[in-house]
Amino acid sequence: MVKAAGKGAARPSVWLAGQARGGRRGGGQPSGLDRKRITEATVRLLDAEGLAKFSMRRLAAELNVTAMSVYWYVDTKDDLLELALDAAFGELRLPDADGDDWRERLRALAGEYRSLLVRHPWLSPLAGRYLNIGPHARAFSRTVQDVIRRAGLPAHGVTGALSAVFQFVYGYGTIEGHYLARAADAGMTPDDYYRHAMRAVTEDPAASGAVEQSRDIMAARGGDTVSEMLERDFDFALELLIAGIEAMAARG
Amino acid sequence: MVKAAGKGAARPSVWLAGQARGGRRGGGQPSGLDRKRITEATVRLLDAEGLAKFSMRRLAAELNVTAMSVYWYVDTKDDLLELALDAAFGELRLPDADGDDWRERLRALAGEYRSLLVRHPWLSPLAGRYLNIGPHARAFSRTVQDVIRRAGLPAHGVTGALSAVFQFVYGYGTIEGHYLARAADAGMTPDDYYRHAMRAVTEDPAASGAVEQSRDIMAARGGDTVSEMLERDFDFALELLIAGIEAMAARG
DNA sequence: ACCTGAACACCGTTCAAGT
DNA sequence: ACCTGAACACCGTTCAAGT
Repeated sequence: MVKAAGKGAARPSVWLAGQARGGRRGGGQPSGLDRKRITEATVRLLDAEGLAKFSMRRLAAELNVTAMSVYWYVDTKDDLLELALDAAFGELRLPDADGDDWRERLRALAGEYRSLLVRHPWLSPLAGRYLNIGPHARAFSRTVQDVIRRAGLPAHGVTGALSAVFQFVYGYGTIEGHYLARAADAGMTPDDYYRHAMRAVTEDPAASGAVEQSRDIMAARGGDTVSEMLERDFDFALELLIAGIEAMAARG
Repeated sequence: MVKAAGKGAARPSVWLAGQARGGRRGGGQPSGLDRKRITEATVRLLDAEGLAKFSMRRLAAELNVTAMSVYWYVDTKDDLLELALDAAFGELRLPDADGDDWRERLRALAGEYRSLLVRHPWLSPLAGRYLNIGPHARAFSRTVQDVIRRAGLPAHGVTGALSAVFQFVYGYGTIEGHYLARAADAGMTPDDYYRHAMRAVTEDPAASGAVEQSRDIMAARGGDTVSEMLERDFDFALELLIAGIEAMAARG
């Protein structure tokens, strides 16, 4: 027996499949189903209940259809999640190719990406899990590259600089979205949740060591609210990255 | 009815639980089970088969025990994964508090974290999903803070700079580990897999637009192997971040 | 104190059958 | 062409029962 990767060597992405089976009119069918409607319902459910609770059966119920109808339009759950992922990237407002200088456009792009990740906390695990080469994701990455290229970096540095900026934004948006979702789940404001978590950590003997460190952070941050801290840290880090790009461009 | 977060408002972390039930000798029991052995088997299985395939039943089989025995030592699957997460952070070799200058220690820490994420691709989703406040994770974050504090940044910039650096490393290590795992699953070298993926994207009409952009990147990167590219981009980005920290420190 | 077996309420997906 | 129902091979977890 030849050692194979699982059974059937799954196709790496929906976007590399043959012509889609779905995508017809929508209304001709008894149920009015099509890929667009299914994808929209998926995004809605993911926003409302999160990735962990999403299931094909749950989605079918939402669409007033039997569990297996969806499979006429979509091969697997993975394919459907890839479609939802790219649909979310479609929400990004991309700045014009020309106009402001690259710094201003980079701030705009980073801000858009961050707020997308916060708005859809399920997006971050999906962006990590799949290839993310749908049309909207590609438009985004093309724009990002255009912007970075204007910064005057040496050619061999462009992809590295791009990584530095957007891996940061990705990571930051991920934990921020996660944190806010947790707070909302617990029925608290972000500030109440912060105080609550701090108290839990402080009171637990196993967590000693986290305490002094957190106190320092709090002191440094002053009496800000959580969202002020999040804003300030993000802005500072982004300016740091821009300063780093400038420094590397100057080195040549 | 009061609106509650699910049923029972799940405890936010194993590390905030009361005294652990497990952790006894290990050998007194018929099966020789304890938390340590269970956690080690979990890490082994996650390395071998990935997060998606991991299950409590699969783990029990590995330990030659019935599915439910594990629940004597661990409350839920989530708790167990948190234990595995912190165990992995225990593999990090943290540099001494004093010695080299902060730049050298930052490079060492970033390199350690990156290789940890690559070695254990399951770690990245878990680090995003849980609070990650186990003893080893806390030791890591304490060390990171010590290092950043030596860079001469204004107090309000320390946490932002910390985010910039370690969100970058996290994101970079995540996609790198993911990529290498995919290649290995497909039974290819990283270079073969790269060529294969490029060909798939190039041939697919839907992917037009990704092509020219990728060609540019390739051209800029020269005839490197994938691992040379990964190395170069990581190093460039890290130097960019260090330069950015220096610039922000100079601004005061 | 520790471990088992049966059971509950779920999954994603296949397949033969309906209209 | 589109949709359904039953079935398969799984899950995490509860619970009563064993030793």
